[in-house]
Amino acid sequence: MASSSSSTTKTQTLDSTRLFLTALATFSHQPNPPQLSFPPIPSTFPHSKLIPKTRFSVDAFRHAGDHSVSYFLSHFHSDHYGGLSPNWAKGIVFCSQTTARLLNEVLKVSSLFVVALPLDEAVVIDGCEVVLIDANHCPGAVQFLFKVPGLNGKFERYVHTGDFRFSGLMKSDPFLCKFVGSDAIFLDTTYCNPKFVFPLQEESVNYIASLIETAGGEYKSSVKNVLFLVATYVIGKEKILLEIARRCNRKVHVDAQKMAVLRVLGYGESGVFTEDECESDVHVVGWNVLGETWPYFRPNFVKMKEIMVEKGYSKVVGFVPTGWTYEVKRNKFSVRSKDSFEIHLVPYSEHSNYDELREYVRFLKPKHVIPTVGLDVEKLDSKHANKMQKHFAGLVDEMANKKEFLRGFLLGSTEVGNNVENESNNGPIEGMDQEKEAMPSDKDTVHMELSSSLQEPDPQNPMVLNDEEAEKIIQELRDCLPTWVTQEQMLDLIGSSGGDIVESVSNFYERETEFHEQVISSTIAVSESQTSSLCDSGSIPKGGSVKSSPYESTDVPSSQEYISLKPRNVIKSGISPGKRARNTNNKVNKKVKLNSKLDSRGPKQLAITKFFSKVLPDVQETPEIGSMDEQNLKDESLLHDDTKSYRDEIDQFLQIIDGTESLESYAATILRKTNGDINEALNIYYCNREVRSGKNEAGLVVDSGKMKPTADSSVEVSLQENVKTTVLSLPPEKYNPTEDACWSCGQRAPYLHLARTFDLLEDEKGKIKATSMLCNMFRSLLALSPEDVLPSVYLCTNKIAADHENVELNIGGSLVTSALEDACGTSRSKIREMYNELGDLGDVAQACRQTQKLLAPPSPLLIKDVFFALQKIR
DNA sequence: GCGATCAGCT
DNA sequence: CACAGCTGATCGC
Repeated sequence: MASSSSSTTKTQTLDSTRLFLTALATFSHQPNPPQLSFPPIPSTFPHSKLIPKTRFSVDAFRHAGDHSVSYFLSHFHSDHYGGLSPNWAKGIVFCSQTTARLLNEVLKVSSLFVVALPLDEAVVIDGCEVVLIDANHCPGAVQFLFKVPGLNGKFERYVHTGDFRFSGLMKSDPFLCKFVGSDAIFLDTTYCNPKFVFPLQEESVNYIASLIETAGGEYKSSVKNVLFLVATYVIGKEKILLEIARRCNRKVHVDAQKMAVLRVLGYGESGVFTEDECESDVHVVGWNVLGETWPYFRPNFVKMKEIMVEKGYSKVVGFVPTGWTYEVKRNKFSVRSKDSFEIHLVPYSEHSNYDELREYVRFLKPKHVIPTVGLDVEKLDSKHANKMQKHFAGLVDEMANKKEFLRGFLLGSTEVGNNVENESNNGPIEGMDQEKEAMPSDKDTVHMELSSSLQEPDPQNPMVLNDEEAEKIIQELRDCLPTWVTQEQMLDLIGSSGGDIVESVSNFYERETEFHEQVISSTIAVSESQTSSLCDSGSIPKGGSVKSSPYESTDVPSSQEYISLKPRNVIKSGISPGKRARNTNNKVNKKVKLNSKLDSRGPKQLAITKFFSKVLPDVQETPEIGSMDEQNLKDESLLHDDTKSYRDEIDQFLQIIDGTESLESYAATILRKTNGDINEALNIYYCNREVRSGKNEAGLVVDSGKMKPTADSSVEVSLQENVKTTVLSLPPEKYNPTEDACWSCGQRAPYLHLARTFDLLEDEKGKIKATSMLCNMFRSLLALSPEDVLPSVYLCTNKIAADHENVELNIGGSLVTSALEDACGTSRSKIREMYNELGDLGDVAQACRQTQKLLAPPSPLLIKDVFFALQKIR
């Protein structure tokens, strides 16, 4: 292990093997063990914790072994340092100064094995440059920036975020800026789902501090009145305490154990914290003292009373700074209270939210995103990781990936795709890529493919291919191109590339990319002119909506503010804050439930499929809700008998959701649905209540059966009856392209045809099934309106939203509006007017249909219209 | 018998 | 679904 000294003179250069051997010798009082070579890294090693082409692992102490002595720890939380213990002697732990102190003093890890690295300073470890930058998580938490020597003097760059909360300041970090376009980013995907809604930390801190200020006034130790309890864990969320102390001008009481940790963190002498209970009425308590937080919050008023009595107060106000909260109400965070006890659930997250994650990825434009948090990241990574990665489709460096994809093709591998792991053998350290189950013929294959695909075609005579060759090439192309590409198109590609497969695929993706980029850029231009604020989750919408929001006791912005920054509410600009708020209330969670992916294009576009699925009968959208509603109405009389056994669950459910008897039958219905499983029921409830609550301003859940105008539902029913929406999912042999299509031969194909397919695809997980549906879709087009095939292909290939790749058309608001004009036969100004009134395009469409006494579906948009409209906005 | 891991609880 | 972490039971070398 030669420690290659870097070209820079000043940088500290470390050799973990040498460090380790020295430490081990001291630790075990033995002469240096003869450790000359490392065994291969086990194939079971989670790749989300391994930096490619190195023996560096991050937060992977449970997986420690002989294969490495270089371990990195991002921060001091047990789920990350798990595996470390006082006897740790398996390698060197690199971490921040603060984390190092915590390891030594709290976890009692021998300092021999801990190497503290400075922040914002490059060091070279085993030939790789490493920089630690702040992660905005807990004290001492860092992100690691790795620069790994690669081929021909180039470096591969990797960002490992550890746990982090994105901050706009990161964009101007000089070290991080050098990692734009990294090979991969290992991302803290804890809240990588739009359903987790939480505000800026400042807002939450503000909320708490304001409440203490107003409710508690200045603290005087003589008057024991209101006791404030703040739930925290060992490390983390200190900012809240510091801010309370600063804003409310008082100390914060902590127990000796917490104080010890705080001293390590350097807050010991700050005067902010005290171990003397009498010095403060703000006391820090353990995480679950005020109630259990998972899977949903259940207050523990009994415990609160004990504490109140014990400490001699007459009222207790508790704060639980939870990672997120389901219930972000109009103007305040969720409060539970009983007698003289109050518990405020304050969303306070030290992880990035969905928008922040996307913003970070958008900023870094890495070639790959590797989720580090989530179910099974360690095991079945591909499935989960893919799902996560889709959230960042369009933000990653697609072009680089395509090149890599092509390179993989060139090398004869069809699965290069998202594989970041070592594919070649050229890292600074030898023998690193045993990870893939040894494929002895691997290298041979590479050379063979190289020669066959590059040298075989005769440049003079490109088109002379016998059938067998042609068939072979088409088959290979089929493997490389998306499934919807027709044989004809493939022949076309082959023809224009002189029979060169690589060229064909390359051309294909270049064209696609070009098309995609043009569409995207024009769409952005269109929607930016219509939108007040994009992307920046921290910004406040212009137009004074903060001030005019019905905000009461504190100056924390309404929860609407951060919800309203989410997509969907983009089309309007001159919309009043009230409308805006209501719209968000009604729609955001619906979107979340239906497909979280909708967000992922950012707040720039609407998906036309969604638009259609709202206008058209909507069979798949909310099957659970639909059927529940029916049941709820029909089975009203059965309710009491049927649900007796769930009596307790219903009560508990109602208590948890803060509900009244009016919700009882709904609760019963959900619980019956879930066989009494409260967790599941709550999940359903929280996912759906915004949908169900319809126009209800207060956000209360009311039986939607009673809310919906009857006319509305009857329209839906009648439409549902006379439209066969699922024929496309028939197996290919049963689907009749001419008879099962929704239009007839010679006519131009309606967009409805695509929209239905997209809708079906949305819920279809099986690839084969999905392919067959698309196939059916194209068969009808080919049979009835061949001229619509090409536009359809383009409409299908346009990448729209994460999880909707090649599935959903994503276009700007103005196009949707024109679509509406066509579909509803009304004017743009009328639509705008109605939009302002109703707050949602879907509602507008509904209304249009009602004013037209719509008995038939709206006149379908034709595929060509959509396609041309799309071209127009280029 | 020990440490690592897990279920359950706070 | 997945904010942290402790404890005691269980697994496994």
